[in-house]
Amino acid sequence: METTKHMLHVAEQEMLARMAKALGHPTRIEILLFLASQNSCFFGDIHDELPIAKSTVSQHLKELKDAGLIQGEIEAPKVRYCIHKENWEVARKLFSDLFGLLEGKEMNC
Amino acid sequence: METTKHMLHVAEQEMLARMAKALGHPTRIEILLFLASQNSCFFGDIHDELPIAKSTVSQHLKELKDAGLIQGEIEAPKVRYCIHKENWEVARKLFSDLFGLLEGKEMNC
DNA sequence: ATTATTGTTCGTATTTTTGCGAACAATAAT
DNA sequence: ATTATTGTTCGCAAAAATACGAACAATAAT
Repeated sequence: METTKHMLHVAEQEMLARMAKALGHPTRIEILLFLASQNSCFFGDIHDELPIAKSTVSQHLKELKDAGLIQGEIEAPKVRYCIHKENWEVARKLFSDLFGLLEGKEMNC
Repeated sequence: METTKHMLHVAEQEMLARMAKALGHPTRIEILLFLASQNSCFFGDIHDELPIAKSTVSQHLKELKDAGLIQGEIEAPKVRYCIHKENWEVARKLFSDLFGLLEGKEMNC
């Protein structure tokens, strides 16, 4: 029996959907791009970049954190956020696997 | 001036968010994986794979189509769906660029 | 012409998401 | 002790997403 290269299991499919969902908002994409460009930064820095209420920023950060894409640590009285490097790699692989599925395939439409 | 490798413009950020949002549901991930494994198939085949009402399947397909990830053509009285290869490559690149942002970067947290 | 097959669209209900300001909590500074 | 700074959480409202069955449209088959 020949195993396929990708074979996304159900748990992986769900994590993929979970992460994709977190990425599915322009503001959150913007936050991630900003974090990636900064390595790390405080909540206030992120808030300053965005034209929305701080409570809303906090919510978006919470979603990204719950999806595992970022992490935040208290550095009182501030909070330092940054991309969660390990999970970032996990995400990278999941999306790479997904979009690699058509690698060298013939589509008849 | 040195341009960065990635530099996701606003329009690209929005497309990325749009596509990610479409990917952000387990059922739609399942549909895409199925389509990728089949090259193409009819609506009924997709519906048979899923434990949900056909109207719901139709909705999910519409979202994937609106996001540009799949295409559907009438082959009366059936409808043949398949992954939209060009846009699939676009998506592949967008996600690859996003997750490649940390390439060789030092994170201080 | 009727009937069967195949999907989409409509109407509706429920849940989730998004966004805001106010209130709150925790620490730092005075 | 008070006050200032920094973010989170709460409560609410509006919008969007999810899901279903019924009704519909379009073609195929009889």
